[in-house]
Amino acid sequence: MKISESRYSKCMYFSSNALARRMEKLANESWKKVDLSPSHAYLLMIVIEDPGVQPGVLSGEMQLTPSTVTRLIEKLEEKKLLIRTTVGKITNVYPTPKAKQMFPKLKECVHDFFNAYAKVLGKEESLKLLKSMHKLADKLPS
Amino acid sequence: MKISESRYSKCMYFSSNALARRMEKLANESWKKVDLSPSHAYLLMIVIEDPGVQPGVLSGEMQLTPSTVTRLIEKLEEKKLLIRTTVGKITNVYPTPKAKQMFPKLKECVHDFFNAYAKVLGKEESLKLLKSMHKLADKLPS
DNA sequence: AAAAGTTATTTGTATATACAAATAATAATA
DNA sequence: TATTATTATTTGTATATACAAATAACTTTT
Repeated sequence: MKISESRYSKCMYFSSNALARRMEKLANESWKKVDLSPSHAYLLMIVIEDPGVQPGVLSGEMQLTPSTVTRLIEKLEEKKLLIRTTVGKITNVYPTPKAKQMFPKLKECVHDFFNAYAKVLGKEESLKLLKSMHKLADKLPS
Repeated sequence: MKISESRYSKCMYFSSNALARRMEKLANESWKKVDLSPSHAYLLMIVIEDPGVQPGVLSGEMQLTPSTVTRLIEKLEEKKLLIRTTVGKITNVYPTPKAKQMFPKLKECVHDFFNAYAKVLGKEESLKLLKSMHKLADKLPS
């Protein structure tokens, strides 16, 4: 069934969640290559680009709560893709060599994913949609 | 931090999920009155409007998997808001009197929520956004 | 310098959701 | 009619996420 045909299509809660779920699914496909969920992959990329970044910063950048970030980090640590060092109340997160090696592949996934949805909606239209989503989201309490 | 300022704001996965989470939070507020999550409330409203509706239909209408629908129904059954009858492989879901009584309140919540985000974005703009979200989502595999 | 407040992070627990497999019933085919 | 395929639903398990409380460290005020 099409989302636009559901009786709740006019509800922003319903539509934004349905869209997000479909996007997530598409993204999962694109990131299968590296055996990571999109969230894990994004966090990892930030850490590779900004070695030593703190969980709090990751939380802001990824728009996820601190506790969720901790959980993501834990999993990536298990996979030997990053490490944490803690001094006082400050934690710094660093990529392992294994993670750094993965970087090109990670970027490939970003690209694959972008192509996947640009093919469906077109670049122009995609950007316009992104813009209006931000316009709304930025006004909502986080 | 604003979503539009995150380094991944140009990613549709990231932005649609971030928007959905904020919307969900706003919606949770609006549905607190009836002590239900938006999904539970929507499912309940469909059942009140279409007594006897089958889980499979609910699944299509709500864009959720059958298993998720089963879980939502279970919870609403616990709350004595609906009941299931099963004949053969067909299950029918019916509202209890308690649920029917709640209907006006449920609709109030829908209204509250609509106002909450229309106030932020404006009616016109909201509808436009909804339309483009559907345009994209309807083209994605469900 | 002690007390009170603030900040950064983690932990315990709960949620909504999905996937894959299991069940069971019905329909189609040989 | 017996077998096979399809359909509807549930169950077991796993996921990403959040909230609230706990820790622990640092900062400000008194």
